[in-house]
Amino acid sequence: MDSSYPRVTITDIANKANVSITTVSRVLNGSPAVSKKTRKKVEKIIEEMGYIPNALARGLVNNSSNTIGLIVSDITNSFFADVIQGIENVLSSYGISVFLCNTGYSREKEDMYILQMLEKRADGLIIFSTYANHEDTVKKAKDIIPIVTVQSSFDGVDCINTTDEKGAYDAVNYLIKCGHKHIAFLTYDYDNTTILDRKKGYIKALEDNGIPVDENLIIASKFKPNCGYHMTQELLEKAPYITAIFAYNDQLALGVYLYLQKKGLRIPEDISVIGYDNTELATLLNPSLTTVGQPRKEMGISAAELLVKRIREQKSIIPQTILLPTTLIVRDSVRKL
Amino acid sequence: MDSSYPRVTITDIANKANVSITTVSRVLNGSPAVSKKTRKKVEKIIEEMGYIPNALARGLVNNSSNTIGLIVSDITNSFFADVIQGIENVLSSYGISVFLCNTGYSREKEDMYILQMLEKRADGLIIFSTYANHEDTVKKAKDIIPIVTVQSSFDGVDCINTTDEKGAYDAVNYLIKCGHKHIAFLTYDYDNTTILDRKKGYIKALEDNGIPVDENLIIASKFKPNCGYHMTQELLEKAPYITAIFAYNDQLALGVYLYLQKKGLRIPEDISVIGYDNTELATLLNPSLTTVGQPRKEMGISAAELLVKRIREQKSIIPQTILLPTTLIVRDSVRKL
DNA sequence: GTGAAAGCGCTAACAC
DNA sequence: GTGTTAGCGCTTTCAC
Repeated sequence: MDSSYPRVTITDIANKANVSITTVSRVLNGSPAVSKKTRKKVEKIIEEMGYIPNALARGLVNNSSNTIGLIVSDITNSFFADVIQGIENVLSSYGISVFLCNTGYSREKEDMYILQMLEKRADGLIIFSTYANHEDTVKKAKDIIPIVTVQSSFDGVDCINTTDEKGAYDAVNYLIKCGHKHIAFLTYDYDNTTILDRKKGYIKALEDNGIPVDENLIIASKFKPNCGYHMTQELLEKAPYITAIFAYNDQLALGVYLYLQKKGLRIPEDISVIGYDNTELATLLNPSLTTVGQPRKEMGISAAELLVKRIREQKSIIPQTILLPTTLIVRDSVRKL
Repeated sequence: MDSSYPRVTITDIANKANVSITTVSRVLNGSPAVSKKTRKKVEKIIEEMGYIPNALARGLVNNSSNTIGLIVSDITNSFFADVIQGIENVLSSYGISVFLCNTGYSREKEDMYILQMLEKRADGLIIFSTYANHEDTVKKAKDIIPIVTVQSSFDGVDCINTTDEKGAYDAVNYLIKCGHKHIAFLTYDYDNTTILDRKKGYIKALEDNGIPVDENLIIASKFKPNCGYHMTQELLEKAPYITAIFAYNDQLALGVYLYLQKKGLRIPEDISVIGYDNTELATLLNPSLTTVGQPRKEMGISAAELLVKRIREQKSIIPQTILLPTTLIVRDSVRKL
């Protein structure tokens, strides 16, 4: 337990400097109410003795740990990694430390972590949860500390999101403008706002263009390795007449590529493909993948900025949702008919 | 500052339960010296009042925060992400929280974070530093708390690494066994053990097979977007006769692919390619990339396990280096001559 | 089996 | 300008 921190305290400094601990504390906190001379003397001793302030003690009296918890479902996901980078950037500039809580999509672990953060007296929480609405624990936490959500929505909680419906709409609309009529949608089978929004966008684009929605063209499955591949297989068995595929994300689009290549179908000559997320993958694929991009780092920045604001403000303000724009990034995977 | 935690304390529990705070503390810590009856009563009230222990106060008296700092140069790098996942898995099972410290390859930020971790009374540190030997701050920290390094080496600090020299050796040796003689090495221009080790392996494989080392075939550059592409260009201008390229990592190998494809050169018919790291990319490329893999998650697990061990042991034990094995993963990017 | 009291390292009234 | 003191929430002797 005791990891042996045989450390110098302000008392030691005070003794050696022949001042009171208050004075040392004042020096440490840059209070103006210290004479230049005393300050110099104390600073010198602090330096000499290698004093390191104890944030635990500080946090205890200040009732603030200068720390926030970051709850993420999968740190391995490059989308998250970019957002996290944005968050980290902002927070480190405020001197706020970040607890990394990787839930691995496990609800129990998410609950465990939220509780842990509460115990560690985190000043706030940023949550990305791919699965939706585990209300209970979050509900408890949000009455205690500010929470900002990214790409998920909880009642009464601030949220940073992207215009996902519009992103999907733009993609599908672009396909339609290119002359495609039989457009499939490969997606995941979860009850999550992001997933729902993209589907809405897909359907709306079709409807707005007078194209009937064909349920056969919507393939939804659970997360699985390589599932884009299998979905494409299923799709082509059901509906070989499609000319374009809109994939929920670039990862799925990759599976589409792999299956089509295997089958000797060419992209975009035989089938056009659009992905979502503008991951590194999109530029790497051959042909390069047309996709929908989000400002990932900015999402992180916004989330962090908003959280800091909430921590500094008093509580009970109206929660807001900040929607960041998506952009259709046209590359080489779509053919004009 | 004060992020308003108007929280229930053990004193509140004690009052309500008509016991002393000592008893509440005992219940909380599962001490056997509490009667079953009292325990039940106290637990009930703890539950009712929604008591959440204050880890700050606990840490202050226990002189241990149950927290470690994770210093990483780039969280966006998928290699790191996998290792971090391993770390997180182990540590969360011990109930240890992890501070995420992303340095963005900045030395100042690394120093800042190490200091911050010392202030927060982290019980230990895991450091991945791509750049080498920032001794001063680390040196200071290692006298205070245990440190485990991943893929970097500091004097007197435990280290988890992979057999990089052997990994590179195996790759190049494989190329030679496939009949290649003019083998280029694309690498980075930094003074880092990993980079050095892979280069050593490249050279040793050539020498062991009686092939003279041709400095023209070694291209080294700083990190840059797309630098694999430019390195290949430079290489082919200097030495168009090469038949194989060994890239420092898969990322660089991707650049090789892109340039060769652009030039109409086929892989592996015209030029064979081997990467390093076995990233997702390797399977995605066409042809799939032969590469050298490391047990990334296991690296994280080992690092975390070792750190926990060091934290629980007393100090001043002999630092060890754990070398995890690399494996050549043969795919389709190498041709037998 | 239970409690009183000291103290972890620090900040913040409040006095001088 | 500086110091005294109380107290943040908890664990831990030491009594009883």
